[in-house]
Order: sequence, then structure tokens, then C-alpha cells
Amino acid sequence: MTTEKIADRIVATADRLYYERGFTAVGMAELRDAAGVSLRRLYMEFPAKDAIVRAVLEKRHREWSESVEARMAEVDTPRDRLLAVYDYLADWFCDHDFRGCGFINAFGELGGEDPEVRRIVREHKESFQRRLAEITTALGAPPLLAAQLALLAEGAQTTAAIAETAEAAGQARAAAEVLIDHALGV
Amino acid sequence: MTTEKIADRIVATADRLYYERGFTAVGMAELRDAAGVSLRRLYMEFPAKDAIVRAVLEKRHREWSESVEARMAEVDTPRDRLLAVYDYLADWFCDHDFRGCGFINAFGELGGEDPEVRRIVREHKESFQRRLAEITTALGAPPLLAAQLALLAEGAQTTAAIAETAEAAGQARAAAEVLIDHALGV
DNA sequence: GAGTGTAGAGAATCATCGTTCTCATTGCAA
DNA sequence: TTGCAATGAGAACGATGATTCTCTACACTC
Repeated sequence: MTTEKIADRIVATADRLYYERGFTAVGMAELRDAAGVSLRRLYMEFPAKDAIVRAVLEKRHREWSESVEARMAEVDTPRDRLLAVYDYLADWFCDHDFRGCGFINAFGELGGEDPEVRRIVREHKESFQRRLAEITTALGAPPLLAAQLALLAEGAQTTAAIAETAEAAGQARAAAEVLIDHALGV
Repeated sequence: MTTEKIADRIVATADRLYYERGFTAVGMAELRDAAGVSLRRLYMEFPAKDAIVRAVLEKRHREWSESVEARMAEVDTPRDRLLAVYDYLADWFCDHDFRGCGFINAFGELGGEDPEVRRIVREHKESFQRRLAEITTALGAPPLLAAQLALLAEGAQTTAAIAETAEAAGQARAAAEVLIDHALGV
């Protein structure tokens, strides 16, 4: 296996473990076992645990963006593209191992001590909001709408995780429809 | 100082430290120093760190409920009571040391391993939503509205923490107005 | 086939954490 | 004053974590 493949497997394994149980709760020895590599190899691929955490967050950012983009690409109008976000959330919330937004979790757990984590999480959320703003602009709605739709998505993620139900996605979608229509003066 | 006062001071100190930096990042020795008690006294008041974490979350729940309730009591109509939530958030977000919702942070950091933390966080959020539902009912609006207003509040808290701006409160308030009016058929 | 470098397995190291223990001190009761 | 219980200060303990080191085995070069 090439060295990138190994790094990828480490990151994928770390992502799963960190997301399930938290960053601090999962040690390097457990990651080594789960990824099926030696400790030495772990430290050959990444200089320290921090670097793995960052790589995990960056991978998660790419995957989130791709998944949302794929959902949006399935529909034809800007309005439906905005609503596609909540349909994606509805599916995600049904995942057996859904445990909230990994970035919010990272922010809560590590953000107090690690400015780099804060930066990555902030950029992730900014990028999502920018994408929504592109679409609201295409709709002819103000950027305020994009910010509000983002609030609904954030709230739905934490609420679904904590309540352990998927219903927040549908509630957010319904609210989004009202806000969109109102912003368009319907 | 009486033993309850000491326990209170320990909990208040722990709350501040845990909220600022995270639960795992703050050890018992640091808490001992900051609270100005002996390690022995710490363990006389609480059997283990878990118990302090739980006491912190329970105190935070009482304070949140009281603060929101106080804001609601300042206004006269159910509609204004709902909107008072976002005014409270707007003030809170301006706090120099605001770092998001302590319950969401606890859920992200400890929820993966500690079912008791999950339970406390879930009950906190349920209680908030129940309170909103009482008011939407008084307004003659369906429970769906309460859930949607809660999503906005949750989203605003995480967004304000991550973006390090207070503007999410105003955005959520404006969205809430639209949703309330729509629910009432205005 | 001998020699060299690379990597795996896991022991060793060093720090830190939660928790308990020791012991000297203090406040108080008889 | 003497004896006793309670407490503070902090050392000790056992576990665990991140990181590094050792040593062995194997693959590849000449």
C-alpha cells in the first residue's frame, strides 16, 4: 500500500473513532489497532495527534461539501437547492451512528485550547454560509436569508443529535420554506 | 464557610474553567487551586470528577432557565416573550467569554462516552422546548413553531460561538418573527 | 550471498490525570 | 492541659496518554 493510502486509512479510521467517542477519548494506541498500522508508521505519516485531528477535520469538510453539492445538483431551481440541504440532513440524521456535527463537537471539545481547531471550524461554517449566499443571491433574496437558513441547519444538527430523533430536519425544512417565501415577498 | 457554600464555590469555579477550556482540559489540581480548597476537601464534597461535571450542568440549567424566564417576565405578550429569548441571546453573545452553549459543548466532548451527560443535556433542551411550546400554545400556534424557534436559538448559539460575532442573535430574532407571523396566519 | 537500510512490534519514557494516603496542625471537649 | 477528631498541604499511587527507542526481521542492492 502506498503511503498516501495508508495516511488515508489512518484518517478515515481516526474520523470514525473520534466522531463516535470524542477526540480525547481515543488514544493513539487504539487508533493504531483500529487502523491496523504500527505506532511507528502512525508517526511517520503524521508528526503528532494534532495533525491527525486537523487532517480529519479537513477530510470531513471536503466530504460535507461534496455531499451537499451532490444533493443540490439533483434539483433544478435555486429554491430547491436551498431545501436540498435539509433533505440531506434528514438522511444523515437517520444514520445509526449520527452524533451531531463533527465540527461543533470539535469546537466544544478542543476549541477552548486549540486556536487551529477554531480556525478550521470557523472556515468550514463560513464556507457553508457562502455557498448558501450564492444561491439566495441567485434567487434575488438578501444575504440575511442565507444566514438564517444556516442557523436552521446548525440548530437541526445539534437538536437531532441531542434528542436522538431525525424530526429536526423536517422542522427546519418547513421553516426554511417560510423564510424563503417571505424573503421573496410571496 | 459552610459546606454548601464550599460546594457552591467549587461548582461555580468548575463551571467557569470547564466552560472556558473544556472538561478534559481542566484537571482536579487546577480546580483545587482556582477554588482555593484542598484536594481532600474537593473529594469530601464530591465523590469524583463526574459528579462535579453533573453538578455544573445542573447549575447551568437552573441559571439558563432563570435568565430566560426573567427576560420573558419583562414583556407583556406571548409573542414578545418568544422574542425575548433572542434578546437574551444577543446580550449573552456579547459576553467577553462567551463560548457557545455549555450543554452542546458537554455533549460533544463527553456525550460519546457518558450516557448521564447525554441525559442531562437532552433534558435541558427538552425543558427549553417545552417552555417555548407553552407560549406558542398560548399564542394559538402549533407546537411545530416552538420546535422551529428552538432550532433558531440552538443554531444562533453555535454560530455566534464559532463565528465570534453576536449577529446571529438578530438574524434568529428576525427569522423568528417571520415564523411566528406565518404560524398565526398574518 | 553479504551487507544495508527500512519498518514492524512493542517496550520504554515521560508527563499528566484522577484518586488516595500520610502526616503535621488545628480547633475543641473533657 | 491532654486527647481526639477533623482538616489542609501535598506526596504517593496506579492508570493512561503521547511520543520515542530498541531490536528484530525482512527486502533489496551489489
